[in-house]
Amino acid sequence: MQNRIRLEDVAQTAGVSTATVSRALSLPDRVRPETLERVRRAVQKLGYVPDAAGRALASGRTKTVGCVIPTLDHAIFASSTHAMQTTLAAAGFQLLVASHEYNPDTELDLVQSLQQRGVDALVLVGAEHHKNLWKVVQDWRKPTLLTWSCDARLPSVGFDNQAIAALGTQHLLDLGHRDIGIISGYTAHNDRALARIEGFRAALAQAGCSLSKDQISEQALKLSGGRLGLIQLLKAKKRPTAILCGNDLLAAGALLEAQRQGLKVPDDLSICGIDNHDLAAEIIPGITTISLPARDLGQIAAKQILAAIDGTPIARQSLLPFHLLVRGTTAGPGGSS
Amino acid sequence: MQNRIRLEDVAQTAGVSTATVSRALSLPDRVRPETLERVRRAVQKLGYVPDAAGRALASGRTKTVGCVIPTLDHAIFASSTHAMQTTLAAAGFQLLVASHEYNPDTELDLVQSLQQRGVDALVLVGAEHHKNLWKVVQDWRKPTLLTWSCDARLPSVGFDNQAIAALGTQHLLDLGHRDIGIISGYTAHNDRALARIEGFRAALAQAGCSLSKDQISEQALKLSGGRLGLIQLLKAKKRPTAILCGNDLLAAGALLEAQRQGLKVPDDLSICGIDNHDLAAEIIPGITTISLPARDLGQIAAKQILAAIDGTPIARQSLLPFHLLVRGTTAGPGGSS
DNA sequence: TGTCTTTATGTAAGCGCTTGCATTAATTTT
DNA sequence: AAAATTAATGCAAGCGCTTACATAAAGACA
Repeated sequence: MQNRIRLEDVAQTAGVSTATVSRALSLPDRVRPETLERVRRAVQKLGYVPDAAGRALASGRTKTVGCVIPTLDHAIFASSTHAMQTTLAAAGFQLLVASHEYNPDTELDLVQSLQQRGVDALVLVGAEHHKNLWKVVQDWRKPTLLTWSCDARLPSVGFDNQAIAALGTQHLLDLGHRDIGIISGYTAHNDRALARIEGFRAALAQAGCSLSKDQISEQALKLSGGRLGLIQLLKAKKRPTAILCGNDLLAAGALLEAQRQGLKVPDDLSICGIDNHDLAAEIIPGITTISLPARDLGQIAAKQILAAIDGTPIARQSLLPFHLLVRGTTAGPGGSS
Repeated sequence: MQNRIRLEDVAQTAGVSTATVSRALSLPDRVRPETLERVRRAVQKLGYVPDAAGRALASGRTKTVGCVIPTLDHAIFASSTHAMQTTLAAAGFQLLVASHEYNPDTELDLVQSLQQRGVDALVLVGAEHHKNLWKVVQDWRKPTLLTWSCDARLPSVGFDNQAIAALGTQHLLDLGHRDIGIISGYTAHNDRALARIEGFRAALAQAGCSLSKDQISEQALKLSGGRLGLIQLLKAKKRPTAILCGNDLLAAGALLEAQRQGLKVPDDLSICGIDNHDLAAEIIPGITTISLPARDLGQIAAKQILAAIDGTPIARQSLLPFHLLVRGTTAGPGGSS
């Protein structure tokens, strides 16, 4: 029932000063091997575990990175976040994850809370945030990294979301489709979704296609969203022959709904997703999609953050590559090639 | 470029002592309303943000709960974790999430790292852990809660995983199946998976059915695992007419593979999942599954943890209810019933 | 009106650790 | 062998906050 073991206890047992123990623990080369060994033994014997609060207070560093994501519930964030965690852990840093479910107020709270907590750096998702967030992040003079989107206001590692959507759209256009709809995630507080719609719009415009309101459906980013989106789009005056979806979950939902309605995919309707989610590969037919290297993104973000913490200057903007993955849900209108 | 604003700066601006500011912030009722207002204004004016390290060091509390989960990548953990986060946030606590990808060593590291970090309580998943973990948790004299499984060694809130599997198995037995296979997650370091196999085995035994090795397939908990599992099970000497799956992702994967092979589900093969994942409801046909209230679990766990932090004694074991959700993937063998 | 409570605030001692500087020991140089 | 370096350690001052305890102000009571 003894009290917590402190650095001082270790120092006493080892017969050295607390300064030496501290150094033995964090700068082993600044300590004579023999002393080091004595300290090691004392630590072992007492089962000493350093107190992060004390350390943080004294040193001003926490070996901790905060990560604020929209939701834990999307595989794509899960995999990039996990890659980040792994990479950071290898460097002795811990990742603190928090999600805000697309609520900018909550996001701001989380950011401040992590800042209070003394994280050494912060990773955010996307470029759309509470208007106060930018200042809060600016005033805090530690590294902050944007991911998934890029924005000139902060170092970012992400994708050109417009280009992603344009690539998918172009694929559909190339197949001969002219009546194309899009099922997007809600654009409120989600710049990725917005940019993708923009890319879609731009690609259509370039091909000389008009775009009316009823070709766009905003839905929750889940299977049922895809289902509802398709139902809505099929009501359009000019019924679409192809659909671009904001992610693969939407695409899968749309695909299932099409099947439910007896539409043949891709003959009666082409569907293109984004993300290359597991499901896109497994469902029948396989969903044509834009593959995004989420894992790489996490890893690169982690490396950038570590560099930034280290004081190394980092690239302001890194855009990651992506590519089209043609599977079974896209073909020409009427089933032609 | 000024230095960080400290409590003392606020005290000065407000013309009171640091003690008063501290109280104004954490025990507002112990301060005269007028003073409170002065402090509030000073905080506002200076943009003061308390430093968690200092606070933690002085008070010994961090208003923080650590949560160590196997993976961020399963919707079911995502939703329970998010429910926890929300509930804790409402009480002013922050949740720190870390995942170990089913590696017990990593898990132990994370636990210790969170303990060092001074979390006020810890939430773990499952009952199978590194052998040292139990002692580490015991020696730390703060609340620790087990979730998803129950174990006598620690307070737990979870499910009777054996009973869950037994319920699914019984459903298949009741439909008349006698040759039933199971596709399970890997049982190494996963007591939930193990318990579910056990429940499956027990239900079969009670019905007088034998169980041989080739009726069990352990797979990664994802769609492709379900696919591979089905392929494997179909090679069994006695080809199964029904399959129980460790979760809905496995079930969906198995369903897709069955369709790929031209098997009619449920006529040629019944499939029952566990979790009631989104996909189970949306895929065609809908997957019969055991619905688990993951969200409730998160919320209840959070409440228990808060109570425990508060010093309120809490139930050692809370088992949550679950129920069978019959959809389109189960029927009698040969399509009867 | 003077004494006894109660309430609001201030004083100051840490919480456990790191780190600049001072000191001493070991090593090299001349 | 003495002086000049360099390496290893100790000393002690905080880091920013909370919280007994002491004190002062206000209210209650007789």
